[in-house]
Amino acid sequence: MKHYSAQRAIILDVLSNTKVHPSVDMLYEMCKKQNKKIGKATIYRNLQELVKEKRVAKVSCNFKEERFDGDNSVHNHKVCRFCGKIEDAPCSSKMLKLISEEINNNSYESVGLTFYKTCNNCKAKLSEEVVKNG
Amino acid sequence: MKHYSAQRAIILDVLSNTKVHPSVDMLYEMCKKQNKKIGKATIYRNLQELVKEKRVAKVSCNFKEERFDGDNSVHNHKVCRFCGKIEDAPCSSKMLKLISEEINNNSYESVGLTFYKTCNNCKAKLSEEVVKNG
DNA sequence: CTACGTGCAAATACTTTGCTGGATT
DNA sequence: AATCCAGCAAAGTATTTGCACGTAG
Repeated sequence: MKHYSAQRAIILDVLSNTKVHPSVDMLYEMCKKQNKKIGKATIYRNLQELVKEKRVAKVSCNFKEERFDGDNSVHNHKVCRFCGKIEDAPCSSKMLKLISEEINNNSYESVGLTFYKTCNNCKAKLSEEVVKNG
Repeated sequence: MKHYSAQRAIILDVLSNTKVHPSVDMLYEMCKKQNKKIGKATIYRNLQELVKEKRVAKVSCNFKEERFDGDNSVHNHKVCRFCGKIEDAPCSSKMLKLISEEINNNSYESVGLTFYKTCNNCKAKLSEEVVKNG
């Protein structure tokens, strides 16, 4: 049984092979680099579907553009407030258990636990600016 | 000592007296209802400042518009994926403790724990639609 | 031949910015 | 008089939608 259109398969493939939690634009560029031509509208439309069928997760990141994750299992993220770099954050089994309990007890549909920080790159940049601008 | 401009004070006041975690538009309407005239750009600009000084928190909600919370203490939210209704979610002290530990151990700057669901209103509407459209 | 899904471009939605003028000190 | 901040409108960015075409079944 064939589920996915060619374009949707490309998107899924790119998403499965990256850890950067890309935005639509990032996905667009990543596809281009692989010589897979695809329009942005297509990416938008397919992501909507993929999120609906829980094959892909939106990352709760409070960033200007939406960010997506090919891994829709329960796990945490850390997000740089400045550049938007997103990484998975380790999660103790205790915490996972508590979260799962919450989900089950309240029939929540999904969860996002996100830690916000300033990544090292941005920290360096910010202190440079202080030096320059006083 | 007077910290806040008149407009900023209005925004803070409205935010402190609501539980709806309003968007900029909602704030705009709420101010109007109180006969406090204020431009949207002003709301945007002041909220930026208030978030920077951690007097107000952005809610991690994956919703189209940003949503704001006058309470910036660590607590959870539940968000309806359809209408965007946001409420505080109860949080066990165990969970709070684990989250605080994470924050301290990794010097995170803030945290958002959000549960996504379909609120009862939207559930009702959605099943009506199924009846109508088959 | 039909149905579906793509890609472009236009439209919409959300947010930021430039500028002028009024208020505050 | 100088500074700060508000409000409007214009610009900018992100996302959605309409439509015509191509392709797969």
